Amino acid sequence: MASTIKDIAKMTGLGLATISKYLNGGNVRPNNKRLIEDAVRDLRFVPNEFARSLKTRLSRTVGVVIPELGNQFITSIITTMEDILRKLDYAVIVCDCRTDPRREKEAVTFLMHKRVDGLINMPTDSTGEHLKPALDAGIPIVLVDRILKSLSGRVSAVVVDNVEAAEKATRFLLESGHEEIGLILGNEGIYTTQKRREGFLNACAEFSLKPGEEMIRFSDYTLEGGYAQMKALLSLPKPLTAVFVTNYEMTLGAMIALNEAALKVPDDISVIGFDKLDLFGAMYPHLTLVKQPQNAIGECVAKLLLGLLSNGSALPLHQIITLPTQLCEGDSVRKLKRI
Amino acid sequence: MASTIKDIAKMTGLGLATISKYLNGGNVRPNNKRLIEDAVRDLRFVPNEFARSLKTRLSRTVGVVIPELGNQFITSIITTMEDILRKLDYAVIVCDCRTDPRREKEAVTFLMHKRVDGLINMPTDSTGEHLKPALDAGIPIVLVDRILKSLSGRVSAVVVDNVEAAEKATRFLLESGHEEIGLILGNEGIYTTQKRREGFLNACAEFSLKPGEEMIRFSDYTLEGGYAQMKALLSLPKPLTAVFVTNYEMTLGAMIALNEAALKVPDDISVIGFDKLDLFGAMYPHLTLVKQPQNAIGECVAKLLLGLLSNGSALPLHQIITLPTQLCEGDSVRKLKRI
DNA sequence: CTATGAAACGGAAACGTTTCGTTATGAAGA
DNA sequence: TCTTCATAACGAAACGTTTCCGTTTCATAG
Repeated sequence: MASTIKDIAKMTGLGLATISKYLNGGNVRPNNKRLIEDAVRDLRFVPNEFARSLKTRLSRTVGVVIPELGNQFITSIITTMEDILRKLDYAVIVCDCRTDPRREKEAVTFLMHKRVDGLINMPTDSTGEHLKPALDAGIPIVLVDRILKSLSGRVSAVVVDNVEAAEKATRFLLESGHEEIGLILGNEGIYTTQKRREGFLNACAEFSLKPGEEMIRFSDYTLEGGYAQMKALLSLPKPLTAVFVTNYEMTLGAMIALNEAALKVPDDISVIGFDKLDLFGAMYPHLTLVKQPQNAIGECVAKLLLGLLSNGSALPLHQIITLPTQLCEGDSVRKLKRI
Repeated sequence: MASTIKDIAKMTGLGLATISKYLNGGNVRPNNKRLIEDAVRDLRFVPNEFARSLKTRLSRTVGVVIPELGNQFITSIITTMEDILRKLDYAVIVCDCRTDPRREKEAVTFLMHKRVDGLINMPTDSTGEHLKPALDAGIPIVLVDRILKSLSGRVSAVVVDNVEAAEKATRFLLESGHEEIGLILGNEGIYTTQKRREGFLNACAEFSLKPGEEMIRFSDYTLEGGYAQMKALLSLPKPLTAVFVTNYEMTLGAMIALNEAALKVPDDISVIGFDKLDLFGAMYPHLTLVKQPQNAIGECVAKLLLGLLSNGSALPLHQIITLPTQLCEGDSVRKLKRI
């Protein structure tokens, strides 16, 4: 049977309160400090987190709800967060909701039952309904990558400047003389999808271009989706000269579709992809890419949540942090005209 | 303030024990059942897991220690496991140890402090030292993908038949007439690496071939590693006619290196890769692949652990489950001779 | 030496369950 | 109507912490 604080009390002759106090960083007389430390070592004492949580109402656990674990962007963020949180003794419970709002809601309920201290969510349900119960319960929430208008001011968030990212990429294509540009987006309702579409359209408008609806394809941020939409784009009557794909997995899928169609990049078609510079940057031809600061995002999310968790009962100061992206030039975009 | 079982007692006039019993699936009189259900609904009662855990000494939480979250094979297994476990109300705490034995040991300690009911581990430390404390504490352990000899009989495990997988792949190359075959393996000490090497050598021996040490490259199961080792193989004085790469990420890396070297598959060099049929299978040329049953592995691990968790204090019947792999033929292997 | 006050100490009451051992209930059989 | 007996209900004692708040300790000043 594991030893308890009572065993330490018995062994040292001290009171429970004193020992508890010391274990939580309080001051005790040097002599007692030594006594306690010895006893802890001899008895291999490990505090019972259950009892501690029961009293403090804190689990030192945070829940993470994501649409999909098998996604490079997401796992890289989780890895960074988990690292920071675990160092501060927070456990991370990951719930993959498979991009299904019903499952997402279930995940939030589940995590509330597990009494997580905080919640990190890359939301699937863009209404934000799923988070209401957590909000009502006063659980601090940090959104990642996507903002929910309906929760404005009540949650923190870390996103990238999607509009600007898409503008930069599209502008780069336009300035290179491309006018028939395909766009492969993620799921229609989702924040990043909308923002990236917006940026794309902004840039087009700057060049007095109004791309047809058939050039703008919604997909689902998966390899298969990118593959299918690239195929669809290739079967349009009017051939494209360029395509902009808006996440890593879809970029892979699109590249596969281009390979299958025996189209050469950039000779037959120009491509701008997304994320994972190490992979695409190494490919031949080096892809021109929009790069998101994945580590910074993870770090930011973790710090933000830790801030909310530690500020106790004070009014939570929710903030939205927008990080910049970078357009990394490769040689997958053909210059149709001198700039 | 959240309501407790006491509030329900007050509202229904029943005793604590009766309510607790009912909530845990016990029988109560139909009339009382109705009373309790009504009260639970009205008071929005949610059992306090802290108190429950304190009494039962069970957290309904399992820990998962892995070498690397950003790895397709691993995340696909975790997704499957998490799904099954969460349905049964088990939370999954994921710890990424970055293929670092020190961090791995820390992760096990951390999870023990969090008092997980069980442990799932894809071990980095091949001595198994890191799991000893958990073993001593009587925490059920299931290993994934890798077996630790030193823990034989004390833990369960789910692996694939790595020797056979490598034999099949290598034999396929040999039967196609290849004799200069490169092999790209993972980290040297690791179980799968050793087994896949063994299978490779077995097949070579069948054909009375003794590949030089320089043809067998150890790496680290990452894209960068596969890329670097493919480069190294290409710079050997004697050119290869084929290469066998033994995981997904390294296969990607190797393909990039081949692209960069402007080598055509299978004309200039034949390739057999690993995993992720959807991606490589769709690529042109379709890669010939060793496919591991990732879903089955995840399912098996979850079921095995659940079995250990539910058999209570009975002697744990540890088993090692070996699942078969499949060689999926594409057109990345050139026939140098008629079979 | 005593008075003083800050710092350390410790007893006891929570926190919200589960469970043990006992008692109450009520339907069936005598 | 009275036993009998299986079943359900119950009171109280845990589980191992933290914390409130009254008490003790002890260094320093007087």
